[in-house]
Amino acid sequence: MTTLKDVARKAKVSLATASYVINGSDLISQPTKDKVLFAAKELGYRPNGNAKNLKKNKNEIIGLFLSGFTGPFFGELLEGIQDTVIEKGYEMVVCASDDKHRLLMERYVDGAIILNYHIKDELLNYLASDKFPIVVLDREIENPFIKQITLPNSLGVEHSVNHLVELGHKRIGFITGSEESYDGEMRLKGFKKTLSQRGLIYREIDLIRADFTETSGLLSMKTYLDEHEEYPTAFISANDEMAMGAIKAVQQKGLQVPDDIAFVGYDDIDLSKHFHPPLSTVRVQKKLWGITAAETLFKMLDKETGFEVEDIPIEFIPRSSSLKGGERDSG
Amino acid sequence: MTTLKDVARKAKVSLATASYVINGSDLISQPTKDKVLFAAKELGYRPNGNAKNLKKNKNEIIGLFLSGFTGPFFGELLEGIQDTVIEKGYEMVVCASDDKHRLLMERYVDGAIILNYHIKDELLNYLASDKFPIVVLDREIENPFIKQITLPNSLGVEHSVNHLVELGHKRIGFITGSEESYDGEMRLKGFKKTLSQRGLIYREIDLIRADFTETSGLLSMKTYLDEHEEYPTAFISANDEMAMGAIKAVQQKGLQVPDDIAFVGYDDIDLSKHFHPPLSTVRVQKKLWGITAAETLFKMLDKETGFEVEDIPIEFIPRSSSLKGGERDSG
DNA sequence: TTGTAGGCGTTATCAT
DNA sequence: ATGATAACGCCTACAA
Repeated sequence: MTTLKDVARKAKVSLATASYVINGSDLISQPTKDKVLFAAKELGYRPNGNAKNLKKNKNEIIGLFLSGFTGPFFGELLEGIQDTVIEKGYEMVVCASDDKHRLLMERYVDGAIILNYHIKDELLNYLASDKFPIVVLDREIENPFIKQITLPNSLGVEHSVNHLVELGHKRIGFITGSEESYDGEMRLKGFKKTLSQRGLIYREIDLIRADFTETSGLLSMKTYLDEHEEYPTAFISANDEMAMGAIKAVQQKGLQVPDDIAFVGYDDIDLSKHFHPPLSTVRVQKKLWGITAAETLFKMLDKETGFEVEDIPIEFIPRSSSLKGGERDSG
Repeated sequence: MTTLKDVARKAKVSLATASYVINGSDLISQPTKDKVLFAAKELGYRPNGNAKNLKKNKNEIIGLFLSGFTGPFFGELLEGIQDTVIEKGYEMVVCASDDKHRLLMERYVDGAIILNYHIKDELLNYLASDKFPIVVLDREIENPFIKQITLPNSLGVEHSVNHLVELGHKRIGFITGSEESYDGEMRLKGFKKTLSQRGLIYREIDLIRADFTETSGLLSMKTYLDEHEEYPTAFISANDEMAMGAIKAVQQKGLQVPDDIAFVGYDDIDLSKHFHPPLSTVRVQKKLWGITAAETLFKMLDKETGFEVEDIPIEFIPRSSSLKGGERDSG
């Protein structure tokens, strides 16, 4: 592989001069620059990032560590992070780290954003430092070098429950995914809490565990309907996809939404407003979540201190999947 | 930051010994090993990947370069690549490289898989070499160090067209996304080709450009229906999401699918069989696509030569969105 | 304006 | 079984 030394030799200049040229120093005369650039192109020179970074002691890369690529893949979140990272002149890499977490261990990145339940708190506490800040999106953890940017999940579900209670619902079910999802569990927690606040009881029997996909929502709800005699008059789902699947199952059974069973989702994905019926849901600004996470990480990298992290705003969006005709007209 | 030298000093051994211990050499006595490991833990030692890789002249990381994180994000594809990469003891990073392509330029990865129309053929030709193999998923390119693993797009659409023609359709429309998508354009090309093979004419007016999302399919079809008096009796869509959106638009207009307009999608995403009506489509094994891409890259890294790359299999799946009652019964 | 040389943290060869 | 030491490719004072 061509090194800078080869380029220098070919251009008949010293290594230092070649380095200056490659790095765009303007202490070098134009003829010399041309010679070096020409030689570099001729030889197909590519700088060695490892050597550069070893010297500079930083990579200008931040890493996003996910648990996998299937399932709910947060496109907007990634966009938010990516935009911020690029703006700062950094690069972002996303990895589904296996159990060795090599990329995390061996300082390939200057900071990390974690959304991966496989990575243990213990490891994060070990890694995080002054020089290696971490932002977590999927847990709470006490460490001066780790900041958490979590969604106001409980609050969102509180809105949903209140909405349904005000419409007169007394028995409300909940659809969620695996227990490994922090957001899912927090939403469930908010559900239980608000139910009790409103004087309703939480029934384990009306909790459906799917896996956050539309298909799983459909299948789980189908099973639920087949195996139960009586149903709640409303369901809240931990995300929109499962709500849509569940609604399809209900409709296929010949029941009406929202008249027989009302539904409220979570996230307000693009499709929710076009769904039939349009889905009531909680809008989450995932892109802002990503931006906030990345900006927080950069503040930590810049050794800023004492800053406040703003909550990610949410908004309850009532639509037809929970509002009957009369209710829609009146509010 | 703690270095191996610090560890060695603390353990009162030489740098070399510390290195041996960290790398699990068994030439070292157990007591010495213990001393070093203890010191390393005490100091929170983390190896410096840059230094290691500089020395070893390889990173054992392969990179997947995408054009962005929104839009159709090929979860299965990523899974396929990831599985293969992990099996080989490598890591995978995925990046949406900006215009500087630093990660690609500066040898942060030992090989690359490209699905990013922003990256020019010229750059790939410049980068690819004996030591830096590249697999492209989104173009055709002539270079001994670049292999292409593309989908049999044209063939898939050929099945779809034949299916519709055999059902008696004479005017068939096509829904696709941006021209920047290689797969989309190839599917369109296959559409035009097969139409003419079957003696039908291709009409520009029946080509709908959306952006591969369900929402865009819905909106574009709505516009199409509003702006035209007469419609094709069938549409083929370059992916399932747009087909579903378009079907919703058609249904909202009070028309029947497939009786008034039949639809065929592409990809056979999970949801297609649960859609109402279930969507006729072309099944693509995207995970196998990822596996094939990654395996091909590793063969190139291993300097294997003369191997054949198998085509990714596809299969036409007829469902109700293109089959009327009688047709379903009889076949 | 250009060259010399030391060092970034490792690994690995060669001694001991 | 362990230690010295020379690379790996690059950057950057400091010299010239």
